[in-house]
Amino acid sequence: MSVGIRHDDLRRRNRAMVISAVRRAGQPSRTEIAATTGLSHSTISAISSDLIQEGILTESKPSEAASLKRGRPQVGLGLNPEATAVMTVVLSLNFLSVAVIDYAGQVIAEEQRRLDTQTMPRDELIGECTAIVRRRFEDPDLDVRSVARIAMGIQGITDTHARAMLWSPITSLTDIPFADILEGEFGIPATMENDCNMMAVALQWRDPERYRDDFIAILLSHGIGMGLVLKGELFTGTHSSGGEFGHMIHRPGGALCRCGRRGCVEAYAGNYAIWRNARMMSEDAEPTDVGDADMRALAARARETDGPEREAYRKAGEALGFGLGSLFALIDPAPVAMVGVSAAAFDLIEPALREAIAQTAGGQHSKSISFDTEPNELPLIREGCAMRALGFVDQEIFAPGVQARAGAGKNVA
Amino acid sequence: MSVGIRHDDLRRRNRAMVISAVRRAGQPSRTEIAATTGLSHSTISAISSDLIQEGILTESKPSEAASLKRGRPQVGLGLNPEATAVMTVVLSLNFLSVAVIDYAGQVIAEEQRRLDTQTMPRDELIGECTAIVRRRFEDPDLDVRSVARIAMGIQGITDTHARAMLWSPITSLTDIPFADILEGEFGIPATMENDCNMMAVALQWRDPERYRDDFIAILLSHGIGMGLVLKGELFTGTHSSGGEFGHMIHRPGGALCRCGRRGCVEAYAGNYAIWRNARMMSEDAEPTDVGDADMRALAARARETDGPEREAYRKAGEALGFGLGSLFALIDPAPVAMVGVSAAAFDLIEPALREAIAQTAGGQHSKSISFDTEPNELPLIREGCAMRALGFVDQEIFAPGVQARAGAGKNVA
DNA sequence: AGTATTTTTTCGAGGCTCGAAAAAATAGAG
DNA sequence: CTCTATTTTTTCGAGCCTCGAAAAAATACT
Repeated sequence: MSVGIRHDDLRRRNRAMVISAVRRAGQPSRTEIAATTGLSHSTISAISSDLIQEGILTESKPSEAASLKRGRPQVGLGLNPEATAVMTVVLSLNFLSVAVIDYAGQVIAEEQRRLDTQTMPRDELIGECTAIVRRRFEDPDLDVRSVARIAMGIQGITDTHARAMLWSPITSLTDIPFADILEGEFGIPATMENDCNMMAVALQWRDPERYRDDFIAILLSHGIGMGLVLKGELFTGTHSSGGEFGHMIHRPGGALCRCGRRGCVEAYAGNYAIWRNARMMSEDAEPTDVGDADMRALAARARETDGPEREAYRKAGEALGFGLGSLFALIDPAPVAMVGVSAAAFDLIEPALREAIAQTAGGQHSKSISFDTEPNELPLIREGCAMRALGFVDQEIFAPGVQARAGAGKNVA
Repeated sequence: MSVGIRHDDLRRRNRAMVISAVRRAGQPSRTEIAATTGLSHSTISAISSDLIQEGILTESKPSEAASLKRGRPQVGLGLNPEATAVMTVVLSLNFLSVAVIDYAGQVIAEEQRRLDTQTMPRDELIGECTAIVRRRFEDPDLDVRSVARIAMGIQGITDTHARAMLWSPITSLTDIPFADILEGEFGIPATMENDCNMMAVALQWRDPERYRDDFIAILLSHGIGMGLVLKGELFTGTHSSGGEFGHMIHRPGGALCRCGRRGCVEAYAGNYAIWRNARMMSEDAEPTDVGDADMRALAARARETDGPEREAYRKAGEALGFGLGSLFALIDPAPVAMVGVSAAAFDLIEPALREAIAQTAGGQHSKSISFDTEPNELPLIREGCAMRALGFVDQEIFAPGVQARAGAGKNVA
């Protein structure tokens, strides 16, 4: 059962609250923070003075438009970029990229690299990942000790504890404990995150107005994935990660899915499925990789003439619609962001999708459901990993922070 | 965003923690509470002394087996039954029942009543509900002022805020704001709860070992409903309540469902659907009410001979299996309790159900998923309502408790 | 009757937040 | 150019709350 609140938890939580308020708001004044957190001015003053002394926050004098007002001008508080840094590692099909991000969220170094993930043996794949990270650590321009955490993102299934990649479409390898590997190699905490979850995290930061409490990010790419945010928090299953939205059953016994089962949503809406249908191949045809350029060409053809290509997208829309409908039968409708190559063809998908949703229990609100599209998933995944890692750092800097508040026994003027 | 923790919240939360520890454990000693909550002995001592003075808890001297140990015997703490009471109102098909439950959870009065819910006009239905509650209030044996809260349970859809019945299979009436009606009539807080959710709540109390953090309660009755507990908390959608599990699409364009759509799980697994298939009626045949006795007879016949009856249960199992499979694609597998008349025929349903699950993404763990059955849903719903209401009371008694802790400035010996 | 053992209470110390008041920093008025 | 109004931030004392240690209480064993 949940545990009682100790006296010292109080400060810790309120410190966290202040940090998160600053991260969200950008350059809030102490007064603003007091307003959003509901804590008193005195408390905010005390906490932020601590955080500044510890080098976590910095004061940034002029907030420009402040000069319009009468009284004492507000002092903006910002995250100190030098407080610490995090590293992101994103492994996608034939592509590996790392970035170093300072505490304020700015990219300060990056490296990208092509490699053949599909044929690479286990040791080599792991070796490439650790090597690219090591190169960042050995960068003379970078203060190595300042990197506090690594977040790695990958397409596929990860375990709930964000420790290992269990399965991924980009390689035939399974069960690689990347988090443990990176931690062992570099001695700093690491997590292994699912790509769609990171897309959702990134959307929450990009547009907090729209993507706040409940929303869905769906990856329309070779495979179909989903990141789900409920009540403002990433929702992962109880055991493994990443709602396996793409493998909900659309038609029992239906088309062959990459996962080996039949009738999954993905077997109708994944790139390979759309390709298969557009080429009028059998639904049992072995899934093949289709390049992004080919998919774009396919979409163009579907827009031009009402042939099998258009029908393929219609089928994809139908499958996605029934999947979403089933989802909306369990959780209520929420805004949806479509991400990935096929999101660029969402105009072809949407009509059938909406029609399908309207036939389901979630359909009552089908009109009110709104869709966004974002054709490029990689930047989102990187951003999500960065924010994820920074979020962890926020939570960890204040935890030992209570002890770390050495010296400064009393606030000195 | 979430709000900072004030200093006085601390006591309030820890009081709540103590109360909930006592409600869960039955007769825990102060030492036990300290262990489960993680708070210090001094704190528990102070809080429980407050709670006893306020009449919320009582000391109950001998804990019997305690005499085996050496030192000072433990003093059990229990909920004071007289602290307050709650009332439950359960409205089901042609049946209305109320009960008064003391703070310790014992039923101290009840009344049940048959009525024709299906044809009853709106005013009359509401009138019957308020009248039966009023009769309890007018009971001379009962201290009226002690009833602190009403929880009403109903089959069907309720709004997220637990205020109104939006739709129910037991009546053609819709959108009855029962919570507001009861509050207006009797001046005490009331909520309108969904039956399946209450079943889940009750299971959590009946068998906390098995039904702790994540589990599912499925109602197999005329309709199909679901109550879902995730991370120890009732999971309701974001807008309306009660995952509409029964109306997930099993076969697009398939059998006619009571809801008017086609292919829902319920259109294969609801009592009327099983009946329809067993009688080899059309899948488009209008849903009809089937009595419990008829359903039991049908199950008996299905067990005897391998005819259309057995096939009907097989189809029900298949639909439920695919529904559960889709569910398990989103949240990971969890124990399932089957409740309601058809749960008594679960032996007929289970084989096809497991086979279907095995074909879905959740199927990897299909072997490990375990099912319980409970043919009688009404007692569960009543129990759930009672615990729900008491839970609210627990949360409300401590909130004003901080102010209400009048007099007793210091702990007196 | 005395000792060991376990539970519960008491007591002082240390922290934290709060409200009120003071201090700081600026724009506008005369 | 000085004074006043206004707004933000800090300071200070008060009031709670939790904690650890020690004391008190209550029983079983010797």
